[in-house]
Amino acid sequence: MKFEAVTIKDIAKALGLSTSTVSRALRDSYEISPETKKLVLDYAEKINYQPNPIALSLKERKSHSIGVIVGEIANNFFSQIINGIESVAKEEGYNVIISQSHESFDKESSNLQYLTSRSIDGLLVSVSAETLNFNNLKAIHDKGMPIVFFDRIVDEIETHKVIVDNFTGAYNATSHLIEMGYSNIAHICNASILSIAKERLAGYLSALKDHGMENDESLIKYCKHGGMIAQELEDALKELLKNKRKPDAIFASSDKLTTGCLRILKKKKISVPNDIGLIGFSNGDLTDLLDPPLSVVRQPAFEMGQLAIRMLLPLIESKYPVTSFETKVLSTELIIRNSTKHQPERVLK
Amino acid sequence: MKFEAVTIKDIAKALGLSTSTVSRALRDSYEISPETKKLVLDYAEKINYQPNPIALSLKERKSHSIGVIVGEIANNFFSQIINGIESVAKEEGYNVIISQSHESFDKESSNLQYLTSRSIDGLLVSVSAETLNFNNLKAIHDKGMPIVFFDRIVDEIETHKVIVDNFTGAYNATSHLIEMGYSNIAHICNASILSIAKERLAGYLSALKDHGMENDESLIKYCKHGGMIAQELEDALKELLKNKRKPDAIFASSDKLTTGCLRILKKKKISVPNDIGLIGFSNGDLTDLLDPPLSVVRQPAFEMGQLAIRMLLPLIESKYPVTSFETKVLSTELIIRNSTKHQPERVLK
DNA sequence: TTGTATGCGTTATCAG
DNA sequence: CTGATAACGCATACAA
Repeated sequence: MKFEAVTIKDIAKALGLSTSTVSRALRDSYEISPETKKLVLDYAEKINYQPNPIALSLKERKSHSIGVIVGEIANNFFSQIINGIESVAKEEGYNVIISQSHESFDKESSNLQYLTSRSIDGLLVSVSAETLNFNNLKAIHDKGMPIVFFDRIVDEIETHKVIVDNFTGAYNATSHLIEMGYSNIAHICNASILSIAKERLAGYLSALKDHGMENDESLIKYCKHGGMIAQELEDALKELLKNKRKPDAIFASSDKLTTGCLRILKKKKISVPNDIGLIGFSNGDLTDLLDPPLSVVRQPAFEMGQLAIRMLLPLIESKYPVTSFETKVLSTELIIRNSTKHQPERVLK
Repeated sequence: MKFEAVTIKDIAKALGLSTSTVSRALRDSYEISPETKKLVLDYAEKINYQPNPIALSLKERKSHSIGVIVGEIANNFFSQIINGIESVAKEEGYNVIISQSHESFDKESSNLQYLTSRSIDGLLVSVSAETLNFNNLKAIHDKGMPIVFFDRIVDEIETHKVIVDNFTGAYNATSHLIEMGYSNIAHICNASILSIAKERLAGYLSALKDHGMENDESLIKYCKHGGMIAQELEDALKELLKNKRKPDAIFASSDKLTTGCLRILKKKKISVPNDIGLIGFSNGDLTDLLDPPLSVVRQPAFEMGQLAIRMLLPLIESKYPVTSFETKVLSTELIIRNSTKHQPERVLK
């Protein structure tokens, strides 16, 4: 007893009509008499007729599903993005297929391959930290696949993009540390190829400059795996603390890097001054429960997801090639939970 | 310039063959001569032919996708489950469609409706905390849809199930609190209709009994929205603290409830003794960073996801109705990060 | 107003 | 060994 769906044919047979009449009645076509319409509609309702979306897809050459590539769903930033995407997708009758790169270029490529072979109508992408080149994405885009980038965008591909104001977010975060009295502020960031890494670095540098502090290259560390590999981050921190100019605060440039630093500091994996400052980009749901209170830069992830899909749908549905693209920039929010330096009793031990 | 896929027809035309020959060559049929095969394969490779999965689905009456219903992906327990599911799905050529109930019965029902209308081949379900009845699920199951339940199972529906040993997990958690010296241990749990709530309650009660402590109904509070509504949990805690027998420790029975309690205690939303104990079921990724250290019961979520889909696939692929079902039980892990009572300096303030 | 025929991309059946 | 044809479920151009 397999799951057997009822088809238009079944209805037609039962009612002594042709399939086309039934089809038209169901689509409320003007050419069908009210009586026939009612007859069909009632019967369809009664036997719980559901159109077969696969047949529809084949006919319309549209799958009504869109692919999403993110780093990891087990990351609040991305899960909130996905929630935003889904909220719109559902309204518009689209189906969302999520795939995770786990910050690996290989996985990203194979997911890309998988998604396109699953005949999706469009793609929402946040590239992985490890992504070396954008040839795959470019090839797919050139073939006519609508793509919208969010968060980690690709400059080389001309399409819609949604980002947050990374520059200002980083600027504010760094300024906050400076205003708290820290003077040797290290910056731990993602792979330098990533758009977000570049922009946040620029914000950090600009804040230093505006506060009359000099930039020290040795205080900047890149994690090209985006903190997915714990050792990488640990090494970066170790190096920082061995540096001749020793940092008294850290600005971490992503969710993963922020919590990674926290974990390493907390577990005393490396010896670190008691009163080191830490601020980071993070959408984690438990950051408000940490001791010492962790100040964070939050991104409007849900809105970003909504915006991304709202920009994608017109690309999918437009009959003509779209030639004009825009980049939406959302504001971040600096959540300050720690505004005084040197509170020994609340400090990371 | 829309995304135009190349079809078998294109290959056939280009090579002067029939579509059936091409199809057979691509499937490496024995009836095709090696030369033709090579010709076709090479050309297909060259123009990057990808079979259209939608056409295949229509033909095979199989979508190669499975639906998953969880509470929220922004919950580490569920995102780890999903990772487990996806790891197997990908290997087996299945596509995963995730939908979130957000612990609402209505959303769960509409998702169920949506998923089945998207012609999925099978369903993995963890029912929402708010679920009142299982009529929808039952109806779908009765129509022949393969379903495997995980975590929050439905006893009334006869199929495969995967759970953790909730009884032992709760028993160990409660015992840990008792051994730390707490004597008035409250239990905050999910809607009493949920399988996990019942089993964890039983473990809690059994631990009390085995340690010669008497059960006090007034120390048990149910949150029927599973902690999704903050007020509900706050009210439960307030009531507990007004209770004549005042709790000195809390055993929270889910991820959401554990972090919910933490948040309320930490934010001093209600006045609470300094040295109140807390332990809970949780797979949160930041629990190891909290102060005071939070002991938790961890569930093997990834394995649970893998197991669930591994049990589902045979149901989907079997040609005959399956009549014998089993329930797999996985062990939880008690992670103790707090083994002494009364540490004023590390206590929730 | 309703019915018939065709095609979406693929494979299976049957002929050749 | 290869080709023509039908079918999966649906929508639609065309015929009646």
